[in-house]
Amino acid sequence: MVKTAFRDVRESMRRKILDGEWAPGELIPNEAVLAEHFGCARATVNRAMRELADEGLVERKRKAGTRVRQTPRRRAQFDIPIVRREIEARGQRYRYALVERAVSAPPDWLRARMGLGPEGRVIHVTATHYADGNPYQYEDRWINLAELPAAETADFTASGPTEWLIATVPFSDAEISFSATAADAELARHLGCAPGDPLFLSERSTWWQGGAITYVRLVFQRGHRMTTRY
Amino acid sequence: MVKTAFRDVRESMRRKILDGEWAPGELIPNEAVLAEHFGCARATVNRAMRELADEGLVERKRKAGTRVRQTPRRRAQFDIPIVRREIEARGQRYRYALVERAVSAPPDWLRARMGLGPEGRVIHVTATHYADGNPYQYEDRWINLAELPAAETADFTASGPTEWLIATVPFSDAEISFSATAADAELARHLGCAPGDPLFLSERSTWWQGGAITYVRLVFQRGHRMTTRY
DNA sequence: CAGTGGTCTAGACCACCCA
DNA sequence: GGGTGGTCTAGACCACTGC
Repeated sequence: MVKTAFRDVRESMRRKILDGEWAPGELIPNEAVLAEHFGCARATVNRAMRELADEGLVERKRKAGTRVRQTPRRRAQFDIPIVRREIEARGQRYRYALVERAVSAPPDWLRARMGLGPEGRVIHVTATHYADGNPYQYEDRWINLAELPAAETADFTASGPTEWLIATVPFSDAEISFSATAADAELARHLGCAPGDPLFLSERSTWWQGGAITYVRLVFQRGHRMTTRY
Repeated sequence: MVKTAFRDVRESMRRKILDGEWAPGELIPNEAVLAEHFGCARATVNRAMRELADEGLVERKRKAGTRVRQTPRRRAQFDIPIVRREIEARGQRYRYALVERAVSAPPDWLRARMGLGPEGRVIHVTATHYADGNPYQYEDRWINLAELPAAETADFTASGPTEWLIATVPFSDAEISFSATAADAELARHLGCAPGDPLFLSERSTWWQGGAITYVRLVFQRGHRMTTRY
């Protein structure tokens, strides 16, 4: 086993908080005192406490000391899956089908969204992702050719733009949002649902080294749920 | 300024990865070498590297060393807001209105969802949250009276069950999920939208010390978006 | 001003796990 | 078996900030 002193200390402190021994708002003994209490070095207490602070359970300030948060911060964390892996991880067969691909000038709403200038061209790719033969997700993607000229010659017939981007752009910042929309005629056709059906969707804008790379709208089959624990 | 050696080292390493100097899949020099390279202690490199690993940018294994991830793990993190604060943070006026409150035996679907036995009672509270006078969120909450008998005498007329729970239960584990649904007649009435409108919703089940505490369904006004960066 | 947390160091031990 | 990361320690310096 790896040494676990800091975990033990952390969990021990967590218990004191959860059990109310250290009440919300209360000042916790300082690191030196705790180190002696737990029979370890101050650095060990520091690491344990830092993790509790990262979690949002306590709040630390120099001189003022460490306090139990009145309201523990609540955060949820999601893994953003690649649709192929998401489907295959559930033991289903993945299939990809390109719907359309076109190069054009960016529409106004996209220029606003990605912060593009009036010049420039984008490639627009739409595709459907299937799980066991059933439509699972409809992808509507725009790629900024000014930043990624190679996208113009990329082949999106066999695999999707997501996988091409992942292989091409090593890493990126992104803004992601989730919402609900009603299926229009086109979505209904591609997803095999009824027009008007409520659909869960995810939108993502991605930047790399300050430049806008891509915007994608992923609409899921009706009934889709995104779940996590925290 | 606080000392920033580990941050400098971390960002320096991040750049090497983002710029491709350390390519995906590639083995990174070991900690001892890096410590010498950066002119710092190995512990400093270790902390920097550990944070990159937490981020999902690199993968570490004893003996095998540290590698740049082929596909950086993509994670999104959301703060789960308390609706009152969410609204007030946007400078809008918050108003709460209790719709109904009733004590009963748990319906079957709830028993399944929360893992409740056939015995026991639950309190069911529905309420609407308003921003600047407009319906913002409809809350449909169930609280397990076996775990939280005090809920039966709690007053939910002035403020919502969420705030009562936060003040009562110090901390908890939760499972949260997001999806889309169509407004039924009741939702349409409470949210002031049309029946059939696509609505974004969040569901959360909460446990405390192994016991199921509460299940809540929060349905947002149409057009709602949940956004984050990563 | 002085107490507290934030950080760094040099050294050490060892669990893990690939070769 | 041996190299690598994981962790701990004891000590140190200091930025920050409440008093």
